[in-house]
This record gives sequence, structure tokens and C-alpha cells, in this order.
Amino acid sequence: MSPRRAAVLRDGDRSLREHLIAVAERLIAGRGAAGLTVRDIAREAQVADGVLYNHFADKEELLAYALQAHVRTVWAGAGGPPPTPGSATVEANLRVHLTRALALHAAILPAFAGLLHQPRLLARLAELSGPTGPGPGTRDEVAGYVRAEQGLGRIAPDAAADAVATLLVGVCHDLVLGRLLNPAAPDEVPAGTIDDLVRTLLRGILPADR
Amino acid sequence: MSPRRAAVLRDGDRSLREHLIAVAERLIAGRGAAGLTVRDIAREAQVADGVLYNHFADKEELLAYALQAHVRTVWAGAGGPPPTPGSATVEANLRVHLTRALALHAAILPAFAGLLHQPRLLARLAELSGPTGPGPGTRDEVAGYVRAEQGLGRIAPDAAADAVATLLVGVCHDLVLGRLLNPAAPDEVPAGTIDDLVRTLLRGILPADR
DNA sequence: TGTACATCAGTGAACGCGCGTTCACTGATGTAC
DNA sequence: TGTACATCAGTGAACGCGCGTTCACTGATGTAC
Repeated sequence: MSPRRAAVLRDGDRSLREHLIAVAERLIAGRGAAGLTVRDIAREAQVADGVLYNHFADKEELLAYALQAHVRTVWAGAGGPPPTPGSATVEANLRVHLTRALALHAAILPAFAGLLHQPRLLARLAELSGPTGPGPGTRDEVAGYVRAEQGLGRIAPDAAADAVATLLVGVCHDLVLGRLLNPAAPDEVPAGTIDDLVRTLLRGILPADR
Repeated sequence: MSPRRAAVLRDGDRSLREHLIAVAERLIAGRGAAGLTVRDIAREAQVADGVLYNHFADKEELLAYALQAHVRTVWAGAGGPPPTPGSATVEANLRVHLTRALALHAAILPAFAGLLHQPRLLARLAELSGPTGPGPGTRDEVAGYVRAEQGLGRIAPDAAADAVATLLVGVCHDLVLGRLLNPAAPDEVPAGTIDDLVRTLLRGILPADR
């Protein structure tokens, strides 16, 4: 090992690059990427202001890696694999899917708040591998689940799997956006809400005689 | 009329205050409120940089009024009243509701992009009267429609009106957010998508024999 | 009617601040002798 | 083994810029005489 090491990394084998990404990820998880400055990150990392430019082209590149890491961390902590088609009941499984998706979105979407008008950063993030946002992963999971259950005969063969996925992911966006737009609103989703949503998806709203 | 008037307002009876709000509204409609500077607004309004402080406490207050005006304008242009319960078919009416709501959200949500992490501005906006965001108005409209149709027997009495509203508004958030997060995506909603969503809401996804 | 003055909304240069980024310097380590 | 030097990642003060905001000044209008 050649020259100087940052004081904070003296004991350990983590590279400064990894350290910066991890610290930025932690800050993003805590308060979102919007309004985060390079000084905030440097101070929290106990490292000089300018050192990030030895490892990243610019602030955006560091943020892109940190956002990717955040999304991966949230997915890894999503609490195990999604329900297996054919197991339990479709109703219970959809409830699990919705609950999972809500937790994912609640953790990921706020981190992106304030980045929606930074297409350059979003494009850079999209170039990185893996799930880069809250939506696509959940959508594919749900649509795949619906198709599998259709194969098993537990969901109507003419049901539109993509539509179900859109409805389910849409609910997540709605509930999380509602909290962002109205910070005074309560964090908790009322107990009956998820049941109502799942039941509506399952049975529709037409009267029984039609 | 007493002292000086702004050159741009010489011929006309619009106050400078109204002029500033109208110009800011136009800019917000065109490119969103994020990244908009007081100089942008002043230049577009053909008016001195500092004059806004004669009429508003600060930039945030002007933005709040302009956002309110934008939301009102979009609602006023929403294309007439929502469908009347009992008319046509429930399916057709839901399709109209969804199309209306999509248009509203597509026009309003992007204006709020980048403001989601500015709770002070959002709070100030909420203090103004009228619909202050894309969500609540649509939600109430849809839930009210569902309840009215329940009274007429065209929607199942045990259907959850709020859940339907959440699902429908959620779809709007989803489609608009998808475009914001992935600017490369196409603007058009595929023709069959709305049909699929409405049919799923109406009939659910359980097989016919259950 | 004509002239001097008071009023005050509008003007725009200037201020202070925080941001992303740069770069001359520091100092711990590996190498040459 | 001990000493002098080269290397280069890390340091942090400084730079340039754009932002929101301020304020001394301008000048069109109403009023007094």
C-alpha cells in the first residue's frame, strides 16, 4: 500500500470509494438525495471536501452509485421472497404482495423526491445495473405472479396481468406521494385499507347479478 | 393612478401582482416549478428583478399563488363535468373518469416534481383555498361517483368506494411518475391499457367458477 | 394655466451566501543506495 | 540497518457562479400655490 490513507479509514480495508458510497447511501436513506451537498457527505464521511473527485467524475456519479446501493439495500431487506403461486390463497398472497410493495416504495420513493426533474442523474442511474427504482421490480413480480396463478387456474385466464400490476404499484405511489405532498398526514396505512384494495381487485365492483 | 407603472403594463389594467402570478404560472406549466428562479420570472415578465418583493413576502409566496393558479387552470380545462351517475354504462363512465384523471395528473404532477422535499412551500400552498394538488379532487370525485352508482344499484353495495378511488388515482400517479422517472418512455398511454384497467376494476380477477 | 414639489411603485446594480469544483500543498509509505 | 528521496492519495482553503434578496436611486403622476 502506497501513500496516505484517510484518517477515518486507517483501521480497516474498506476503500475510500466504498466508504463515500456507503455514507452517501446512509444520508439518502435518512433524508433523501435532494438538498444533499458534497460537504454534507464529506463531513459525515470524516474526509476532505475535495477527495470525492479522486474517485468520481462529479457529484452526480457518486449520487447515482449511492442511490443504486440504497435501492439494492431496500430490496435485500424486503423480507424474503414473494409468495409462491399456488400456496395459501390468492387473496392472502395479493395482500402480501401489496404490503411488500408498500414497504419498498415507502423506503425508495422519498429518496427520489426532488430528483424527478434531474433527467441527467436519472439517466446515469438507469445505466447502472440492477433495479434502479421502486417501480419496475415490483411490477414484474406482481405481473409474473398473476400469470403463474392463471396457469394454475386460480386467477381468471382473461384477467389482465399488467393491469393488476399497474393497479397495485399505483396504490403504492399514491399512498407514498400522499405523504410527501401532505407531510401532516399519518404514516400508518389504516388496517382495513389493504383488505379493501385486495378485495376490490379480486371481485371487482359489479353487482352480483351481472 | 399615482406613480410609475411597469413599462410592460402601460396599456392594460392588470396589476403587477396579477401579472407576476400569471407569468409564473405559465412558466410552471411549461417546465415545472423546480429550478425556476426569480430572475427567470422577472425576465419573462419584463419587469425588474426586485419588484416581486413589493407584492410578495418572498419567492415561495409567489410560487404558492402560481401553483394554485396552475391547478385551477388545469381543473377548469378538464373538459366539462364528470359523468353523471346513472347515465350511459358504469364501464364507460369509469373510462371517462380515468381518462380525465390521467389528463389532470399529467398536467399537475410534473409541476410539483422537485417540490416534494419542500414542506414549507407545500404547507403554504395548502393554506390557500381550492384544490391544491392533483390527488384529493379526483379522489373525491371518483368515490362520490361510486357511492352514487351504489345508490342506483349499478355498483355492488359492498364495494369499497374509497378503494376504487385509491386504485384509480394510483394508476394516474403511476403512469405520470413512470414518465418522470424514465423520460425516454413514450408519452402515450397504449389504447388497451385503460380498457384493461377499467375491466379489472369492474370484474375483478377471480375465475368465473368462484 | 403654469411651475415646483412630494409621493412611491418600479428599477437594477450590488450584497451575502452556499454550492460544486479545483489545486497547491501535506505527509505516510515504498524504494534506492 | 539507516538515510534520503520519489510517489501520490488525501487535505482544505479558495475560486467562480448563480441564487434570493436588498436598497439607493429614478421618474411618472397628483397636488399646492
